[in-house]
Amino acid sequence: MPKTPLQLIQRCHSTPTVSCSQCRLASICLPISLHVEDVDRVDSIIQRGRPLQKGDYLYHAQDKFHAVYAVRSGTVKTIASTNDGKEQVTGFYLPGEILGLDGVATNVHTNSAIALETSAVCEIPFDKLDELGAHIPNLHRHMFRLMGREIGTEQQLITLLSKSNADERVATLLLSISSRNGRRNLSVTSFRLPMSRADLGNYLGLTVETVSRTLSRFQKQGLIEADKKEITITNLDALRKLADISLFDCA
Amino acid sequence: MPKTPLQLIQRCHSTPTVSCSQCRLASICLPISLHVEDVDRVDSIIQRGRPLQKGDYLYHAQDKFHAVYAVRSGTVKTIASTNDGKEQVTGFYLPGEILGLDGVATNVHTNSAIALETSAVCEIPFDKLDELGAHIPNLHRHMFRLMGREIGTEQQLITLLSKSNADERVATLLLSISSRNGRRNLSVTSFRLPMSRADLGNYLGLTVETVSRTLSRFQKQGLIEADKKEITITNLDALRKLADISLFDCA
DNA sequence: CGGCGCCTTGACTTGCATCAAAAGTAGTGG
DNA sequence: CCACTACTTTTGATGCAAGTCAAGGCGCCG
Repeated sequence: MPKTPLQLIQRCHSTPTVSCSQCRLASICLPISLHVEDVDRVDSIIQRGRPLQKGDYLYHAQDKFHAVYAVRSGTVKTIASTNDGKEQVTGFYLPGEILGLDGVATNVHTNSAIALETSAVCEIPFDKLDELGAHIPNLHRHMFRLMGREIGTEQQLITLLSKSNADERVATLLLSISSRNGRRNLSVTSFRLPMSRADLGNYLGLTVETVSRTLSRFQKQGLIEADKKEITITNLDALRKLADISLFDCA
Repeated sequence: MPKTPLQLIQRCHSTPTVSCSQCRLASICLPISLHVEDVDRVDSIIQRGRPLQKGDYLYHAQDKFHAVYAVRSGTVKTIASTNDGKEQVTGFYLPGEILGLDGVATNVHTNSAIALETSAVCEIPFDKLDELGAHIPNLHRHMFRLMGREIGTEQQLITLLSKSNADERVATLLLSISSRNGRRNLSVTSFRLPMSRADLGNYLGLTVETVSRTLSRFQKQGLIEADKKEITITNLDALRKLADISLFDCA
């Protein structure tokens, strides 16, 4: 069976030996403003572990915080548990994106991170990153920006949860995945949703049934084609009109 | 008419001349880990403006980001506007708390900040704070922690909006205000809600009517006494049981 | 082939929104 | 000081979007 371009790319990113300077995702994950030699210095502190299998934990809530993680391939979700046993999916992280910034405040992770499929991540020890910041002027700036982006993304989710109906929520999430694929030069109209309907609903504050119904309706209305997790957006403009865009554009 | 202790404290904090090392709120707003001389250096870059009147904007969305702000007295809310005209209240900031960290990511504020009552703030220029960080080892750490705390608070709000009913939301907010008052050594059982029912509902993803009804019911159930904005919690344990605590404890 | 997850679809219920109106409160100016 | 307006809060009546409960289908894997 021949490999699709997507699979080739993913295999490429999973290769544990590729350095930051050679990584196709560096423009997303690393600051553009770093000099070549600085990239190499960052590179030198990064640990590249073996891939995570679906369902594997990258870290658990209550674990001591010592590193942030860049997704190299696959997808990772983060979840927060309330003390009455409910779980909230707090984010989905695609290749090139950074997770683990919860925990900066208290030095303990408040979320757990779980691979949604076979995934590879780069581990970036936070204290070493901090030290390195003393010698690379833009690095602290970049880290602030990363955290700021997380804050912005979360505020958009808050607005979505607080003010939008099911249609707007689902449409917004589809467009978010779409545009984040675009940043990695993948198709914005045709992609695979890496998460289950249950995770999707959990993230969006909806039940599985509502997510399913909404997607079915979108399909009937000719906005998308959905075959299990494979999504094709057939009417991008209409979907954009449904979602309150401006949300998640740069997530 | 004699001044209540609360009024005296607030007057004290509004005094534009009080330095960080003399400020009662320093333990909340500044890192405990800073040395005395470092506090003075931070103090030297802080601008103290004249008080904001109710309704005054501290900054507008789209304003260039150049500073963060510490609330000295009063209360400030932040709001994000969606491009279809809706507004989302993204946070309430009480004395000692820091706002304005949106904007770090893009150097442009994404929220607007508005005084809910007569308020005084300290303006802390961000680039100077960043520079100072090169000489004060713990300062960057502290800034990371501040942003991390913001991320944590937002995740708790996300969980609240996504998983809780009206009772839990309102109860949680009351407890949040209560415990934040406690940090300032004010009463945890008796306080004034600085925001309108509309702002409260907006923040919690509820309508004004629902907030009002919920508070009325809490009162009938003997959980609180509510006289306009003056709230007295008469059954703290029951309220805690209603809310899923763990949320907002350290907000 | 059977069991187990995940997804979809239908029927019914419900918590909160919406609509409406009145009462309370604050602000303003004569 | 009161009259006037404008806003905020409360309370009631009604409707609806999404949740709940239930059943069946599909793909996957041992």
